[in-house]
Amino acid sequence: MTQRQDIHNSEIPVLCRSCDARHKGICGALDAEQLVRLSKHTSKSRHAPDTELRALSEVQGAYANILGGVVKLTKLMADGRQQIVGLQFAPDFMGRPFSDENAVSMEAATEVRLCSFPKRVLEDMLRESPQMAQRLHRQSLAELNEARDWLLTLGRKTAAEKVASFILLIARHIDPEREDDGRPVEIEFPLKRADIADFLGLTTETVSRQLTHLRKRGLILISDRRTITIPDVETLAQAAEQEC
Amino acid sequence: MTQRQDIHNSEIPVLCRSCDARHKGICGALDAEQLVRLSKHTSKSRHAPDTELRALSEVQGAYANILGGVVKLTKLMADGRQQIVGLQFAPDFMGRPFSDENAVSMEAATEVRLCSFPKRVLEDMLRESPQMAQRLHRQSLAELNEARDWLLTLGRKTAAEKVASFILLIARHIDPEREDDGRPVEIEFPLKRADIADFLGLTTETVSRQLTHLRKRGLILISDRRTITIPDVETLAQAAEQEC
DNA sequence: CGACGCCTTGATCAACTTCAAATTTTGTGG
DNA sequence: CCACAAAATTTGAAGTTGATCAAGGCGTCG
Repeated sequence: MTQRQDIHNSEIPVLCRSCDARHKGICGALDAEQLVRLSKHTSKSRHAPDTELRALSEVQGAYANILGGVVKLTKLMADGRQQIVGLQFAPDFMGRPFSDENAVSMEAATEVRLCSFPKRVLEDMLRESPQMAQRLHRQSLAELNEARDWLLTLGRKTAAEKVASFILLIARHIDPEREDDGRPVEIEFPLKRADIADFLGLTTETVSRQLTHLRKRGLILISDRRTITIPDVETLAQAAEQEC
Repeated sequence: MTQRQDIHNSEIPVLCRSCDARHKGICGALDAEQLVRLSKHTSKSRHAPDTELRALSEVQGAYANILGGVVKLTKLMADGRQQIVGLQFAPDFMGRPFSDENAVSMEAATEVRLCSFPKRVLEDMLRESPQMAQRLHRQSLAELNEARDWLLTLGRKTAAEKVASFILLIARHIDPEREDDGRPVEIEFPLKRADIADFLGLTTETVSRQLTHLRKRGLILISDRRTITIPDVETLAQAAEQEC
């Protein structure tokens, strides 16, 4: 009955078949043979929310692709003040081949699924595939763009604008393909209030207040604490750029 | 009298002989032959403070190395609020080969000297020199680290801590080699108060007040408006991390 | 059910902004 | 070199925003 016809596709490791990283992530630069080679050393893992993921890269000496979930990159001051300096979504790559890590800690925001490989194997592959290296560079530049966008948000926006900006950021990341057709968008926050506050440089109280404020203005609907609906993205985008 | 002995060195273009970019910048990845080839198309230029440098990359279709001076990367909101999202020093590279630019404008903070080349020439060179590409990637990662450090500063530090952090940032960049030997450091601000405010997400008034506050606490001496001395870097570093 | 974590709401307070004005610096032309 | 105008910086007083402190509600998991 089932015949082996799709020889070409059958060369792709089972692990990778349904993986986003093979298309949009760094593995997109690899051919079937390389994928097979890499996949021989990969392992998948699951991590509960609020788990520190640094152990992964330092102890295990590994890099990883994010298969699902959201990872927060945080910085901590001596006295406990904390700032989230970045969020990573599937199929982002985690780690910095050939380069010193920065002092950020990586923590699962939601449940996180990873596909990780030993540093050596990936670095070898990077040396032979300039394309893969270029993808990595592209991701770094995208992260730099996001960080700089966020500098404007933290430095110059009001609390209300910050919260609106955050909602839009999440909306964009959860469904990057989606074009704005004017219809409502429902999104689920990958972060709890305290995390949102750490991301926006605010307190949880202020985040909460601004969310209810946006709700009362009709800019968002709050179904569940984690689930909100944006009736009109354009209007919210205006609120994110300038308070009325 | 003067004999031609140093054949090896004489192959290096005059333009490049004293250029920092040949050592610490991206040109460090090139051999003499490549330097010659690239230098055939390069041109040096000077730009007065507060000059927009974007014209350079878009109109002229060029990339550039910074030979001297400081460039500020800024973002502007519709209503005029502004945020400096990065500073670049010699011998940083300006531009983004093979990748879309981000919406930042580049402006000379001090007088700026540039060494610029047509996009095509540099991109060709990048394709043949993975080493050069890697240097570029390294610079991107360094910029990402700086942006993230700054996110913590903007999001979580007090005005006094922000100003102290800024002073330390400048001190580090003006003389990266220098180790902290406990002796006083004199630095010259490449930015005026309004720029510092735009960098720190504050107002000029607050910057001014915090500077005098730091002076009264003995953490800095203000000789000229642009020139200050740090008696003890370590003490200032403490003030940048936690207010006492 | 009860305890805990998470979120919301209210009242007060401090930090930073805003507005206003004085002061210093810089540039320009006579 | 001086006078004057424009720009940059400093200083002061009043006003706002968001933080802090405090309490209560909601939902989940044992």
